[in-house]
Amino acid sequence: MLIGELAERAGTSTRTLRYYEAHGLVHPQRSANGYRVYDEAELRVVREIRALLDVGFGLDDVRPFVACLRAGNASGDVCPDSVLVLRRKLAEVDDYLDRLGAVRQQLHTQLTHAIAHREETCPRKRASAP
Amino acid sequence: MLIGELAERAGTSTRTLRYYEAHGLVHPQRSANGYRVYDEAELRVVREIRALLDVGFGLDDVRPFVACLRAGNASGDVCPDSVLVLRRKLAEVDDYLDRLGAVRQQLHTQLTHAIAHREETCPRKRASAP
DNA sequence: CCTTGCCTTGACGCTGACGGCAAGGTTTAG
DNA sequence: CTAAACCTTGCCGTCAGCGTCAAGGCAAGG
Repeated sequence: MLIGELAERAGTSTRTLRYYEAHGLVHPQRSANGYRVYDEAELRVVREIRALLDVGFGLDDVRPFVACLRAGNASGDVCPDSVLVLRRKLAEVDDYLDRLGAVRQQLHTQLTHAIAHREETCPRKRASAP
Repeated sequence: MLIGELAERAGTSTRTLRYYEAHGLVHPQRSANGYRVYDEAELRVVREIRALLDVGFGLDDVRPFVACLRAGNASGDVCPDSVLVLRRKLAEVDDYLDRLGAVRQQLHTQLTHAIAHREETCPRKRASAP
């Protein structure tokens, strides 16, 4: 399988695949003419990468998962390093959820205040409806 | 008040203030020697900007708030345009909260699965504790 | 032979909110 | 006289994950 086919089957671009390779995440063979040649295992690797990136992981975060897959495991998350990353990410997400909730609360309060204040300074608005 | 003093009082850097000016958010006077001169009103403007950026707004998002303050209002969120932005941002945050919650759920599921799978493939671990 | 359609490497662009440095002017204090 | 401590403009660097050319090699069909 050449890079174009892999890109299509993985739902990504050739540029992206070369980028992953440049960052040590995929290691294709090379044919006589220098073309990258991928096997089915690499397809699974790329799909794992994509899935994790979609969830908000960085390239460094997915490395353990790729290594885990490449070590022969059925899924990339069963290795200790992967579990560590999962735990860390879960903690990060929880933290972010907290902060985002606080932000939401503040926005809601501010919006309520702004509307109330508008009623206060522009009472004419109450009669301007068609 | 010169740029250094404003930066300190606003809890930011001179670089940042020049950046805001370059993007049309603050309009300082100029003294005879070319130095930027700010008044108290600009301090309030800068603080408004900082507060909104901290909450996750972009520079374009804060423009209506700055204009609102400059129009003489006591707070920057009472003008229609500001309210629109607040509504939009609140919707964005809600949306993001939803997706982040889904991600959290997925991470949790994946983590649980990974740990269960480890128990399955590495039963020796149960006896390896000191 | 020419075109089409793959593939290669290399290198710059993009987004956003600045940081940091260069090279210089101004003012004050010693 | 000089150093210190301000200020000015201008321009490149940062982070991440690619997109987008540019310039060219290789393979197959008509």
